[in-house]
Amino acid sequence: MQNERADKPNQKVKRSHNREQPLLDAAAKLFASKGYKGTTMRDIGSEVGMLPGSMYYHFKSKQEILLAVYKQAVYSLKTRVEEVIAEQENPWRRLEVATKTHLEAIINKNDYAQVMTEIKPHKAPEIRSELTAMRNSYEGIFVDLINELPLKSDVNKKLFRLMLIGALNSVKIWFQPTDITPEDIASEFVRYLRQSSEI
Amino acid sequence: MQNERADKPNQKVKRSHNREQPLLDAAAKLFASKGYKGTTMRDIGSEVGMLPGSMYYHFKSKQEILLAVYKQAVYSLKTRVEEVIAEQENPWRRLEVATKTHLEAIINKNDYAQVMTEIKPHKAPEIRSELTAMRNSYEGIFVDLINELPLKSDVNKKLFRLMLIGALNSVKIWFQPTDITPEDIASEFVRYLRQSSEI
DNA sequence: GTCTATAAGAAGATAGAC
DNA sequence: GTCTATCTTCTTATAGAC
Repeated sequence: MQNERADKPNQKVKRSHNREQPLLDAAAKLFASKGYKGTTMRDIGSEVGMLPGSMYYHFKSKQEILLAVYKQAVYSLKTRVEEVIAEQENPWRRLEVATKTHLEAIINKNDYAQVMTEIKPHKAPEIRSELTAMRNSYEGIFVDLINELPLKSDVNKKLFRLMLIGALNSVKIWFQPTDITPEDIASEFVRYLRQSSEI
Repeated sequence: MQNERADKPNQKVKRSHNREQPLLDAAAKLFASKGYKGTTMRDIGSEVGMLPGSMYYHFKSKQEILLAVYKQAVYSLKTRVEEVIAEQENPWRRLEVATKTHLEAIINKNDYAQVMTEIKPHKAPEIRSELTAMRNSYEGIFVDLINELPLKSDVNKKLFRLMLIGALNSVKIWFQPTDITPEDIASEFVRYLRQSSEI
């Protein structure tokens, strides 16, 4: 597997292929663990063996990298959640699997999901509104799922959603894999909400 | 009000009094709004009209400032919450007023409370364990409050507490004063938990 | 596409005058 | 206690060779 194409023996493997994806992966990893401000362009470059100057061929600024990471995070998590809810009919079950999938993403090594949930838009003021719009586009899934539920008429749906999402996004702070599974947490959280709000 | 003491007319007002408290207030304000890494020593100094070099007379490093802010945040919020729960007998009511007080702190201009809930210990690795210990000391109040509750035997108390605190600390992200009051939010959150877990 | 080299500025922190 | 001046290091970003 030294060469992908025998007719170009002297060319490096993976020559002009996307170096952008590895860069974004490295950025996502570092943003997730050290924060946006706490990560330098040098950090990102050295993760993929590239010098700082070279990265500016691919992205014109650090903010643009964050934007690209966010975009990918929203796209892939949204897609994944939509897949799992499509397999369910019962509205409470749909909310539960969406919750479980969201939790799995932020708990299991999914750096992109962590960036989306942990790095708040105001950390990069110049692109703040774009980041916020992307977040809202993801949270829209939960708005829809909650609208489907058979709820008592006095339930405040917005508060319901924000309590759930707030609780979810704080899970990574304390989660220990030996304690409990994402599935257990999802079913408990949804049960709490269900038993006090279902018709 | 130009001089506090007429016998020392040439001395500046507020001469050698504590400049530390104004410095901490400025730091709390900036840490709360721009984050720890996003705030510079120069930012803090200029808030109180002091040049960067001068601050090192009062605090030997930026980390020490964060530590002092955290310490004051924990002390004052803990004291305040303990006061309000002491006035209540009913365990659910005690949890509710603690929740309300916590919410008021993070919503209403209390920069210290925001620093404690928003700046995660790992942002300052060298003092991480001290910050974590302080947080835990505060959250201990909620551990106790939840232990007092008459709960069904199958309720996971840790999950109960973390769901509540996670939801609380995320409130400041979306809260709009016209929507709803901290008191309303507290009573709703506690009601959700109560109706599905009370004996 | 990646390198070298470097600009241009900002950061935390210190030394010593006042 | 605060200022001036400065050290040292690190930052994002650019220019141009290869």
